[in-house]
Amino acid sequence: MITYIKVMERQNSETRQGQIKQAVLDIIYTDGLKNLSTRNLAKRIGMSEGAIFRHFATKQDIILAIIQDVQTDFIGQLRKIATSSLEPKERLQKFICSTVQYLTDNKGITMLLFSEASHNNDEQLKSTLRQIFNNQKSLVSKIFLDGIAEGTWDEEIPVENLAMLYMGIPVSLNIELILNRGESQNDNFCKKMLSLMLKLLKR
Amino acid sequence: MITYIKVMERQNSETRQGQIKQAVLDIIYTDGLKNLSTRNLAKRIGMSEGAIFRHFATKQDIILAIIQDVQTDFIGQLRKIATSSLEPKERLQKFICSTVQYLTDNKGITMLLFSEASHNNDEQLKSTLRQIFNNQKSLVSKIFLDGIAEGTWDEEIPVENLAMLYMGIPVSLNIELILNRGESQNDNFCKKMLSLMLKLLKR
DNA sequence: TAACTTTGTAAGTGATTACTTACATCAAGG
DNA sequence: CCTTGATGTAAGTAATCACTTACAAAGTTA
Repeated sequence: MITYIKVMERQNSETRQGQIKQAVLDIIYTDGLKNLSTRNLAKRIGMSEGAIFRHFATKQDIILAIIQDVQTDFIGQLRKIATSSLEPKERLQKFICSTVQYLTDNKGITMLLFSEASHNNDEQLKSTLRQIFNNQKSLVSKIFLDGIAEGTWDEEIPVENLAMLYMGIPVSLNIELILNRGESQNDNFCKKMLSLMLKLLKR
Repeated sequence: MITYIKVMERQNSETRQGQIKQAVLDIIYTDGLKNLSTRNLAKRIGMSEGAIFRHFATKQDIILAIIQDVQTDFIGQLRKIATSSLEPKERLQKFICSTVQYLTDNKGITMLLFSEASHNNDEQLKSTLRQIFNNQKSLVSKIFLDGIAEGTWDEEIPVENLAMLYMGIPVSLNIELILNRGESQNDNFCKKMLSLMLKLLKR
């Protein structure tokens, strides 16, 4: 009988970086941020602690890389929706629903974002977080303004305030997800929020 | 010439507990959660690290005591407003404005709440956080329902969803406060949010 | 005043942290 | 085949963590 012993195979740095980032999110969601140590990280991937530092200079750099991924992937996706040629109402629906989808799919990320915001005084990190927050706000504002310019929505509505209120949707969804371990929230959630938004926008 | 050397005077445990809790919030706001160590805590108060453990069994117990203060003080205040005999519209205004006030006055607390929620798997802590969140939701729902029963507000509005949307207000205010170091937000903020809420509630 | 409890300190404790070092092994190119 | 650079490991490192211990001194009560 031949026994194959699985040994850690060599991978290029890009692949490893992806694995490490994914493991960070997994740990945060399953065990909480407190258990996000480089030791646990290495154990989760099945490599040595030293290997991690081959692919990232510091632990903080891993966090930064993840947050920059959010900036490109998530915000990029929202930008596409907001600047598409669809009707404003349809854009708004896609915008809200894909936000809700992203946040429920990537529960670890959102905990990471808000916790890092309060933990760190790292300015680079804070400024990226500010960008993510403000980009969402200005993209949703663009949709509101397009609908108002078109004449379908109320031009009296204070867009800035509405965008602020909108931002509460993803954020409080997060809180619920954290506190209720993701059990709540069916896929109707975004449609419910959409209908409230539409009532606010009605002339 | 006589020189008086100021030495740490003995205080009763209750006084010290108050000082310790206040110092925790100060540290969180000025230096971030990362620097909330028992060493820094002792230094900030001007006592020894050992003395802290005379008044609280563990560091976690300090956090718990603070969160329980929020439950009694903040939620207690909101409960008084929600169950008062004022008009629903007036209650809603007081409710939103005193929430905004509390959160801006106690910036350290809110960072603590949300960070602990994602950090810890401590069930006692999580359950208290859930209570704080759900109490706010059900108290604001009560105001909505009273206004609907009275006939002033739209009975078609889905109260549960509206309460969820409402919860976004304090939560996203927090994010702004964290990211912008409390520079934004004048005292009109709650009135702006109130007027959006009122449009949603209009028949 | 004597006995006892409470509040304080200084100097530890072992555990854990992010990160480093010395060295092995693998893949690729000349 | 041999060199070279990238990727891996085991076993460290000093620093920091929450918390303890042994003891002193102050306050209280008898």
